[in-house]
Amino acid sequence: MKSPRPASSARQSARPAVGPTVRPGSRAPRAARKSTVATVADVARVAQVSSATVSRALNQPEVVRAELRQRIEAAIVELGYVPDAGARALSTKRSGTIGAVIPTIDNAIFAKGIEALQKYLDGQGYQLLVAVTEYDLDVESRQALDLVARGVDGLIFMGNSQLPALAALLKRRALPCVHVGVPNAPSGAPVVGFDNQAAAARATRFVLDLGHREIAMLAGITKDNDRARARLGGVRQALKEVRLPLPAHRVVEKPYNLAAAREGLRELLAHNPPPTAVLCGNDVLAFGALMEAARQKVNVPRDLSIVGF
Amino acid sequence: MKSPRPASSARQSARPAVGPTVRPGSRAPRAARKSTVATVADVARVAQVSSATVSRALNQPEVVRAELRQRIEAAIVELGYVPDAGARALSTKRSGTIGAVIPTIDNAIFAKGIEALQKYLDGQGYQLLVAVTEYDLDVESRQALDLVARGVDGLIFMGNSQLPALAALLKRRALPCVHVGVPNAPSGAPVVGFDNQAAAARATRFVLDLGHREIAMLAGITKDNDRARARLGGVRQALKEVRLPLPAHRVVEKPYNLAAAREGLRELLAHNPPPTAVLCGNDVLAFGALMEAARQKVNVPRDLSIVGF
DNA sequence: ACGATCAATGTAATCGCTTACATTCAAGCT
DNA sequence: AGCTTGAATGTAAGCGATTACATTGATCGT
Repeated sequence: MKSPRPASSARQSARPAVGPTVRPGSRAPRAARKSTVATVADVARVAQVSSATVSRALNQPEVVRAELRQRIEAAIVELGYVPDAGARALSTKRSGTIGAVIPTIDNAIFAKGIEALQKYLDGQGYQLLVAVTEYDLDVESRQALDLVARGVDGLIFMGNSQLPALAALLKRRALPCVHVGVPNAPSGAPVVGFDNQAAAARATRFVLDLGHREIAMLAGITKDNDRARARLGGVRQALKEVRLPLPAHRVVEKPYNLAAAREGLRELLAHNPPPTAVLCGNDVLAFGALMEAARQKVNVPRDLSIVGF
Repeated sequence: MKSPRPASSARQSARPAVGPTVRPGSRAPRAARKSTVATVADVARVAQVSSATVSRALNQPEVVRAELRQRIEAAIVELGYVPDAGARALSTKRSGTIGAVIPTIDNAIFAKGIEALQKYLDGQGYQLLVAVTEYDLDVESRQALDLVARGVDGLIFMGNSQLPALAALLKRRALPCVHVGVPNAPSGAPVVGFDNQAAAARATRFVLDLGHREIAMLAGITKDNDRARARLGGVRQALKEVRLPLPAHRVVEKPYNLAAAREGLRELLAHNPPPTAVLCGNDVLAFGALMEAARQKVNVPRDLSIVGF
């Protein structure tokens, strides 16, 4: 090929689409692997009806005579027929599937949430497909794409910081999305959540009202996590309102696991003066902090207040 | 239709399959919904190549000239093309998907296991589909069927007490299965696990060796759960070996959650004489038991030994 | 120079299922 | 009796992607 664009249809018209060409020798059917898996056609044959009727018996039983329905039912059992979801989706443009993209499954909050969601969707005749991102936006994009490829009819995200490319794709395909844990979503998508920043600010003011002045934050990793970011922002905001500083050594970001949380508290306590109150980015961090405090014989709440989220 | 079986092909031959029938008027293409989602054909058109080349560029890039590959790549980006996994599976008979059927996701053991598994499979180019059964064999069958319908290339089960119908289907389709947490599987399928009964028996002997005689078991719900059953069996076996009885009031079955576990321990302690050692069906039960013991000011391990699994 | 060989593309059949239309047949009307 | 109408089935055209074969040039060997 010389030029990249040799007249729009040059390639196509190289040979007339339909022409006097000799018809190539008869094709042998593709690998006649008499697969052991039954299809609609098999069921139809056994039940002595057409494939259309089988399909109808499956999807709109009312329109098929009872007698046929029984024959079909019997054939299905006999053959161990299982409809191919992919083919069905291909044909109907609906997969009966919803995808959920979450940071991790190893956190009671998410685990319980997913289980509840799955149970609900099950009742609605939908199947839930779960993808885990491990708090990485790139992974999130990949996983979401995978779900789209799989034909999900809708998507559920934690937060709303999807990469632009992904967001564009979702919009293009007009895929229904729900964003969880945030107060608002891009392009007005539905949301289940609350204002993380406002909530964090409120918790901070509460601590301030208790008289604390040496306040620290044990936050989640804010990169790639808009919720964690918003919570840290909330703390900053509340402190700013009362003109209190939040020096760098009073902020530690740690992943959401107990070991990291304990390490985080150690770091916060290492500086003088030590904080009298620590706001934690989530419950795991708070629990880890409690453990570390206990280990260090720091009396909570006498010497130190710990706030979860 | 009069008779259910009017000569094998009566219906079929009512009209000759191919005949002099008038060709029905030309068909209008099905609802010309100029859908906004791009297909291989669209990409092919934009890139000025055939659909086959697009497919090849995606699956065996080496065989496509670099120039075309770039044109195709560009077209893909321009159109926001996402290959349809269902169609691909239909065509190739492979879905690149593995299904895991587990009792619950809300248990650190399973959550961590699933996450690790997913990460591993991801590396192998497979996607993991998770289904939750809530320790119910019927649900397990349904979910597994769903996964099969979705075309999974393999299945992972907890335990090996699948319902006969399901087992038959799996065998029929020759679907690769792995059973986890059990020492052996039906039809010699691969297994990742150990002998629950032997392990439980061993733990029991250990407790016996410590001198305990008043032994109780806080088991999981054995119905529909072969692992729980095996563990209880192991305890029974070990006690039997030393001719110790395991009266009904020394066995309590509870679901795997803290509240139930605490209730279980309360029940066990309610009878006289109270057990001096309690074997628990899993860690959740053991932890719950510890909590309840603490609450009741029962000193562990002085007054009561608690063994997890 | 000419057929053989090879690499790169194109053509079109197929996968299993749904569904728009066509076809049949019996019941209902006038 | 002749038509209309409608319920129950059948026929066959897609859905989107893969891939066996065919086709086309170009490169090689003798």
